[in-house]
Amino acid sequence: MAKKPTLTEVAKRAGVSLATASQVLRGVGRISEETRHIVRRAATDLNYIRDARAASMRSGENHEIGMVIHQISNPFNAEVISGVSDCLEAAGYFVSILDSQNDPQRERRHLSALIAGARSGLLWVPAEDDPSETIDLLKQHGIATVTFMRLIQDSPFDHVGIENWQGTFDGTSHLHACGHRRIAYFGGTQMTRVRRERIDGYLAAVKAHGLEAPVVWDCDDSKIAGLNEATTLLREHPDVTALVCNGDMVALGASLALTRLGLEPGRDVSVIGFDDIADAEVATPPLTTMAISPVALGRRLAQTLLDRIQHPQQPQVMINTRAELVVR
Amino acid sequence: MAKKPTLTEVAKRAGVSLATASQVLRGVGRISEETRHIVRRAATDLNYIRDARAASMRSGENHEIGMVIHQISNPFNAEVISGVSDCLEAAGYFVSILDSQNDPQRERRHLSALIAGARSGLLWVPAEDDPSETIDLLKQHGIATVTFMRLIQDSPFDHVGIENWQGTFDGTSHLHACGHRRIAYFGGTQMTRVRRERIDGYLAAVKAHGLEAPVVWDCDDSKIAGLNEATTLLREHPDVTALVCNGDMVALGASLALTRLGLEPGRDVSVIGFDDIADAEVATPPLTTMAISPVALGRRLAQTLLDRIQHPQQPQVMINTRAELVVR
DNA sequence: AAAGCTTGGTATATCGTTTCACCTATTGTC
DNA sequence: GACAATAGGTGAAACGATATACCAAGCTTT
Repeated sequence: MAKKPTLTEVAKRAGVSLATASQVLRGVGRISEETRHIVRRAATDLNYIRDARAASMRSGENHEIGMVIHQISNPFNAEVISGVSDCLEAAGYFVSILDSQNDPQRERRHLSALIAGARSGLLWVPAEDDPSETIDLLKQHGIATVTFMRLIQDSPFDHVGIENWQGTFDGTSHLHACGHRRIAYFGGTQMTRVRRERIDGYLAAVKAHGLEAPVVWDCDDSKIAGLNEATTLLREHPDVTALVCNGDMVALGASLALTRLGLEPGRDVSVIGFDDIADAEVATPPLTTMAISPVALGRRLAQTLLDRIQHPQQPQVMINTRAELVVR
Repeated sequence: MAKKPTLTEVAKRAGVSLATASQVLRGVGRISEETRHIVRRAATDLNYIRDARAASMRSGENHEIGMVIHQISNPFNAEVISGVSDCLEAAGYFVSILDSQNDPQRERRHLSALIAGARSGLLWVPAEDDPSETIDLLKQHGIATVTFMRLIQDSPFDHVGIENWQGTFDGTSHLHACGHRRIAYFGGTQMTRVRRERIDGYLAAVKAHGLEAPVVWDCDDSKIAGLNEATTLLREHPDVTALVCNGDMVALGASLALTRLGLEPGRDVSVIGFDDIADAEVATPPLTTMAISPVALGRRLAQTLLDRIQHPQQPQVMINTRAELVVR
């Protein structure tokens, strides 16, 4: 195992100065074609790879992004992440993704670590109830930041969000139009801002259409939990004929529960999801959902950050994506 | 937006030398309790966060890992990744994940970029047919590397793999024991080493049990492709009563196809998967599969790398995980 | 032919840390 | 009281690149 070759060694081998070698390999400065050739040759001979740490230290620029999200393994998030890394990779960036598990302490640690790691941009899904301390930290270190999903109060950062209220309002209205009169809200446990908005949209629709008293049923955001909880929900509220779900995962779980109960999803009891994850389309039966295309959302998120990095002085950007009803 | 505070400023504010401040914040050296206190105070007052780039440059150590995998969004890989980041995060490491899309060119670019980014360790799922050039590059730069899934010829690196041959052999044997006589191999397109081994295990079992001439049917590794291709397969080979699948995704797709054809998976036609992704358990019907627990595998993978980083001189490590039949 | 460009290149400071040799009091030892 | 040992701390050289100012030679220009 040889040691990593340095630029100094390349320069020596090429018989030029350090500065010249640097310029050649970066393709800047005025160096004759002949010299460029010699330097490049020396570099490939030595298998030289520039140390980005050193370059970054001096130049103040680098291509590292950090992301802090509340649960990596959640399929919705996984699809967002896929879109993000797609976009960032194409732009020549690295992204390090950390899981906050919705814990403000971990979140804070992660963000600090990313600042320490000199990331030039941050993608952040804040845990709720953020201490403004954390915001100050980010501001003080002047790091380009875009929040996602959860908008923080008086945020100074760019934000990419979802029209939660509109989504569940439309979804609930759709179920009403299909003839349902007793519609429950299903899924989620913590009262995050996102869930608050979705439930509000649902409640508003319930009220607007003069429907019966609504049920809001807590449930962890996973297929297995959805399966179990939906079974209980339907046992305790036999008159419920439709579920507006907090996400596709619980919706798929609920759909499964129906099948196992001998009910036909979409006829006996209707289920409507939120997100449109990849599985929604190929499930049996396919899931009707409020679609926001997580992969595309991830791309837009990443792009927003890249824009911010390129134009630090640009006014704050706020993007909100509508959820479109996809009937299946 | 203030500028990032530096250690020099902390030292100045604390009225001590740069060296002292550095020692205090790292918790090394002999500094009086009083001075330590003052320095720490100054650091928090300024919201100081050490620049890991600079520290890493000087000390030669850092906590950054790189990972190159052939498809991030594939659910099996996603679960492995989840296990990996879990383990690395707990150990205080960052991991940047790049998608090679099975393209050796991209792979090479990514690996170079990760070396440039001074990662102290690499997790790598090699695209097939690797030029030894790439291996040399990694060796020359002396970077701790663990390959995953696909073992490369004469590999000098640690490896975490799967007992593919044994897996499909056992799976096929199980189907035979259940009374099936006409069993097809379903899934995969490229003849990677992994697929080669799985098919060989299948063929060996077919032969060992004196079964009828086998069918190997290509299919992209996704649920939707599995759905379509399985339909075609069963139309063209109506006598097939069981499928040994290349992975859980195609298996789930195939299972879906059966349901849509009015067949009952597990009774009319049996399907056996490979991997045991999270969905296998909660699918309808649940999927019988050769389980390797991708999340746990990811953790073991990460742990292997951490061990290698800590003990660079340790002899080469080769881990192979057996696939355990899970009947559902 | 002196002044001014242009071309091709170099010397050196610098980024923010860590490391290491060294220094100065103070205390301990005989 | 001389000498070593120890506690507490400092100065300056790295690490590997980039940025900036500057230089020497050869051409133009007037």
